[in-house]
Amino acid sequence: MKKISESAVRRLSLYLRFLQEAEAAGNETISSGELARRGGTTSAQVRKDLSLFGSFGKRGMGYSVPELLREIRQILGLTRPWNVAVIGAGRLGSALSSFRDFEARGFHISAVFDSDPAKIGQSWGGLTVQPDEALDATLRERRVDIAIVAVPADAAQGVVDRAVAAGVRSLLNFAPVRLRVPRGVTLRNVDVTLELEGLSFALANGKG
Amino acid sequence: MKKISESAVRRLSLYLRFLQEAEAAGNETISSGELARRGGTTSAQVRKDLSLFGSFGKRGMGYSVPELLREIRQILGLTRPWNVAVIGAGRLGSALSSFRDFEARGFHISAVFDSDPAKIGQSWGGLTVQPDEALDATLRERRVDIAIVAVPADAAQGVVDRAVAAGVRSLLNFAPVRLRVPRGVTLRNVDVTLELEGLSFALANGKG
DNA sequence: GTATCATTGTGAATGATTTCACAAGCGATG
DNA sequence: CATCGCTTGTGAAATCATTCACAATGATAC
Repeated sequence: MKKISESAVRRLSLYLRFLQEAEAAGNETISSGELARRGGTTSAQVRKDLSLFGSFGKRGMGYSVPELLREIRQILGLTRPWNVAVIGAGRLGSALSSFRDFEARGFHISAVFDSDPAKIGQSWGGLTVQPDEALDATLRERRVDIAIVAVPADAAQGVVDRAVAAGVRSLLNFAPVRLRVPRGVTLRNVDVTLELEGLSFALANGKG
Repeated sequence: MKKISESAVRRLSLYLRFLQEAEAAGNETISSGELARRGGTTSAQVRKDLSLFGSFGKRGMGYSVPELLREIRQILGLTRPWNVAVIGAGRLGSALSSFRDFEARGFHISAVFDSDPAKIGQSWGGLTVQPDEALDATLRERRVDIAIVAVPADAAQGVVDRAVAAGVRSLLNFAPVRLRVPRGVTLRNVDVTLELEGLSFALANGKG
């Protein structure tokens, strides 16, 4: 299969959201133009993105909402739930653990960890904060697919190494550091400082 | 001036971080190769990025750490502090408001808002949660440059419109919706669900 | 059943970004 | 002061992503 760019995957994820909205609104079909309008892109872009995976539309009619929903869920691997662990139960970790939305989208939070004795044993909506020492065994036992890293920057590489050793192949890092992962492991970063600096650049350069 | 791509700005922000590390380690100079190694890119990329703004290096020697720090801070508009408001004092908003790191990087949090009467008046590290009704006046009075949107998806467009009307020209949105802003206003999105779906895609397609 | 309209799917063209490759510059060495 | 080793800055080339443009096709109207 062709190489799929990260931005194309991001857009598919957006289209999925628009399709869910269209479904909720009771629409039977949707055109590439409408998806483009909502996503701030062009209809040609939408069609190219979808054509990377197949021909899902009907000429003259657009795309069947339920059918395209099914296809995109399939493409994105959202046909089954994934097990997610949150590592770090500080304010950010706690905020992420309590997002009810993740569950609805197929990301099941199956464990939360922290190294602070004061936090261990606390229970948040059915989840008990586990000690750092339980990390390796629990990640394995619960077959955690995705680890969310919400620990301080200087602890991040350590927990990532342990998570990878415990079989985790996808990580979402919130610590403001560049982490190293071996080939075969996917790492994405959410770096709020970086985003703020991007906004600063725009402000300082009158870009808009 | 040439058009600067968003990815180039992201990388500059990263280089800034590496330079701060190098400074803390007492290094006088740093080469494009070293910056590239830390950033997971190539030395040519680093030099191209910097060359968009000038010639800061010495051939044979690399870049002076303090000088390049100064230049990049200048480019990114980090020579003066920006006023930031956090809109939404739920778990995420509270986590963001309490990040001590922002202050150190020149992003001064000057106000926090919420519409929940139970939260209004609560004080977090010197900041008092203000009612929704105070939003417009306070954003203006405190000359807020950047608004961080941490409200539920269905409230997001509303607060964005009000913030823009109150003179805010840069926004960082955490709500999982596509927001509209007028020309001249910069919007960046942090969408955790989108990132998780990207990881799901990688897992499902064995991309690693 | 033919004409009409809307919309897809996709090669070709364009535009943007990254990588290559190398001349030129700087400091250190003898 | 000539040479050497290292590293920058930058056109040219290569790669990657987006947009254009249009033939092909399904639905609908008459």
